[in-house]
Amino acid sequence: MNEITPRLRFAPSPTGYLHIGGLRTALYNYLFAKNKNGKLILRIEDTDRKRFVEGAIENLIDTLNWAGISFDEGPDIGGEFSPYLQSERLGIYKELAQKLISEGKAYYCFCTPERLEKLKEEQQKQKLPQAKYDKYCLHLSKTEIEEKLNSCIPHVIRLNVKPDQKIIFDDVIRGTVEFETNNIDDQVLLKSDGFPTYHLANVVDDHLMAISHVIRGEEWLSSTPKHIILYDYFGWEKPIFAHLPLLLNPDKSKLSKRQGDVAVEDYREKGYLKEALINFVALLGWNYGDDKEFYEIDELIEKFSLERVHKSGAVFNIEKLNWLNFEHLRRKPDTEVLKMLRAEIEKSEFKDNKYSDEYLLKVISAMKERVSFIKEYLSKSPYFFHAPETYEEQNLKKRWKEDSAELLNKLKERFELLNNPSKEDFEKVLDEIASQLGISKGQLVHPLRIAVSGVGEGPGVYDIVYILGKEETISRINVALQKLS
RNA sequence: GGCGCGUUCGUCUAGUGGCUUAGGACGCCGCCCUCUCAAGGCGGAGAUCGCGGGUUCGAAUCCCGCACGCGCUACCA
Repeated sequence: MNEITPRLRFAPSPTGYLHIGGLRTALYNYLFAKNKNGKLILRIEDTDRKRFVEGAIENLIDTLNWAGISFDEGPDIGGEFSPYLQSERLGIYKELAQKLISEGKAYYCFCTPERLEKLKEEQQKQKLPQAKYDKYCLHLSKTEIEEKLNSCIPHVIRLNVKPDQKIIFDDVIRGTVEFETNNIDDQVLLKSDGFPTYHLANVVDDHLMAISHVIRGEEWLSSTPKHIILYDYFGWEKPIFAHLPLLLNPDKSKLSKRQGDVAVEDYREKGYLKEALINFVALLGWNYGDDKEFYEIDELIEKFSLERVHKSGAVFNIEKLNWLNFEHLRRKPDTEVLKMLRAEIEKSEFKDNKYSDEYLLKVISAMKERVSFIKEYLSKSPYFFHAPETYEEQNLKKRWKEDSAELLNKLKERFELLNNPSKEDFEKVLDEIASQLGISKGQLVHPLRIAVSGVGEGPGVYDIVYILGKEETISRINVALQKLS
């Protein structure tokens, strides 16, 4: 059918935020579509009015945009198969459900929730292998149905599943999967509020929107036979199915809230790069077959294939994500890091301070290999943004000796003679003093580091001092001398 | 309970009958580099490939059974 241009879709329901598992599903659809020169459609499955969340759709689209997953059709961009909001397609579902009824492939059901509840209880008590609707309303007479319909008794439309048949279908990832219709319930297709259930709406829209490949989470595998039945009842060609392995919590259950962050926006807020998140999530369930782990989106598109998607679930391991964030961040050009750093400063206590681009660029080159997140420029090297107010206790104990103040004072005096010093100039001065006094460089370096940064770790001291500049360095030494003598 | 899917180092994974003393990565540990911390280099610990049977000269790789895990079992998606 659509072998020339595959049509893919990502069809989330607007429950408030984009789940990290949803991001991966969207990504795989995107990668597949791009790889095959196909189209990607965004469809919103807002058929559950009870779960409707204000602003969820906007949020979903915003997050997808942030992640760089772009669509060819969707509620915000329109397209040939509009509308892309299921809540705006109610008439279509109703009409098709009625068509099924007229052909005996579906039927009205007037059973109350109470009767359904009771039925379930009884079936459980009898230890029946599976709890299913008993098709009670299938056997209502025409006049009974008319009567109930006319007196506006709440009703649903159910799928009429024929017993004793086998439903067999191929899944790109799992191979041939087989179900027996005896294990399939007469699923509700149209709810009493006139909204369709997922099963009806999904099948109808996938067909009407000419979707060629359905790539979705494994949680849908069990209900795929219902969808197959629907395709067959309608006489429609079936799409190709691919059920993705689940993303798991550390305890191997389906990735969920409670056990950590599952919303993409949480990671975004924490400062994760979209490149890192995409890279990470792509590798959770897919691998090209080699040892490569660092990917940019273009290469992912080029190499992705469904055939190499795994069958088993993958635990979401934050350590590796952090590493990938570091790897992606360090590869960014300094000018881009500068922009991000400026944005971070704006949000921080240093927002009123003025730093030149030249200065910040020096900070970036000094700290680049030491930070995994932009905000760490501020948290790991605050001394580049303001003078230290306190000095790390532990470090002081270890590195601040009896003679430190005196040595530091000597160093300061020599620094004062310097004119527009380079990093090497600072180093030379320190070298000279050390050899003149016959002491190790460490005896000067460590106190200097403490005085100037307040902490015991960071870039080379000469780098710090050079970046800070002569005036600031001397002023910090003075303060330290005062406080520590 | 029923049905379905899955099972290689802690985690992500390579592996599709011999090239495997099961490879890589993250994390962990050690050494080197070094003014510190990183980065980098080198090395280490870590998987009897869920278990038990087969098939085969030979199995992580093929077949069967079992166990365990997960998913589904809603007028939720």
